[in-house]
Amino acid sequence: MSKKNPNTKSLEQLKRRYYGKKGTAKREELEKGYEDFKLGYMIREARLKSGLTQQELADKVGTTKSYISKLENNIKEVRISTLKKIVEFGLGGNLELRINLG
Amino acid sequence: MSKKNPNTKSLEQLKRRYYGKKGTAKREELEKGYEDFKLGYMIREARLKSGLTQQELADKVGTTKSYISKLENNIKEVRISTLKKIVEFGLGGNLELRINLG
DNA sequence: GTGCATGTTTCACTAAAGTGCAACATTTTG
DNA sequence: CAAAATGTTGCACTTTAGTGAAACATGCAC
Repeated sequence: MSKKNPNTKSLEQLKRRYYGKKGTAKREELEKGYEDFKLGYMIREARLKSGLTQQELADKVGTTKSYISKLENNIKEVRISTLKKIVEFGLGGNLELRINLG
Repeated sequence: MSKKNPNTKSLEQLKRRYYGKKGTAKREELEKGYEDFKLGYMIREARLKSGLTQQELADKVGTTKSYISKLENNIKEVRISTLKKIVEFGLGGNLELRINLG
């Protein structure tokens, strides 16, 4: 039986795997709320919460796991239309975008 | 004396100039809240609220008025980092971005 | 250990954002 | 009206997101 259900792992487990356990620099950077929003972390977290693998997400959006990996690791910038596509088609969510003026 | 202060015009005046008066299709599209967020409109509105010309905004961000114009008229897509740069450096505001999962 | 699923990295390619400038149109001001 | 400011459009060019596939690394299950 192929491991189809990543939800058998808790989100906490997965986060530890990607970012280390609580207290480490990388993990703190994740938790503090993405002020300078590292978009890659946001995408990865949203994907993990949805219980999808990079491959599954890629399929839904019509791209490849290699591309998703690059986004999550902040190797490539993402266009807004692409991010919207990923969030809506891939994760069934929606993207909120607001310009706050000082 | 060069016309340095576009704030002598009300936002309402400027919106009418760009989008027509209330009731027209284009203006309604603007007002209804950008559900499918036409980013160009958002950028233009933010710029107008800040009382900047395309030239002034371009200078602050380090680009050209021609580029700003293309963005506002949805001729070019924007990369998120670029939008952030425009909002923060150009308009002194901040960009809010959230992924809402279903 | 082996095998499988998942994720990362590299390579090459192509589509489009981003840049710069110039010409033109429009609006505003005198 | 003319002149200046503002905004639009077109062109050529550089950079990079986006695409595709393959090789490699890592983690997990047996």
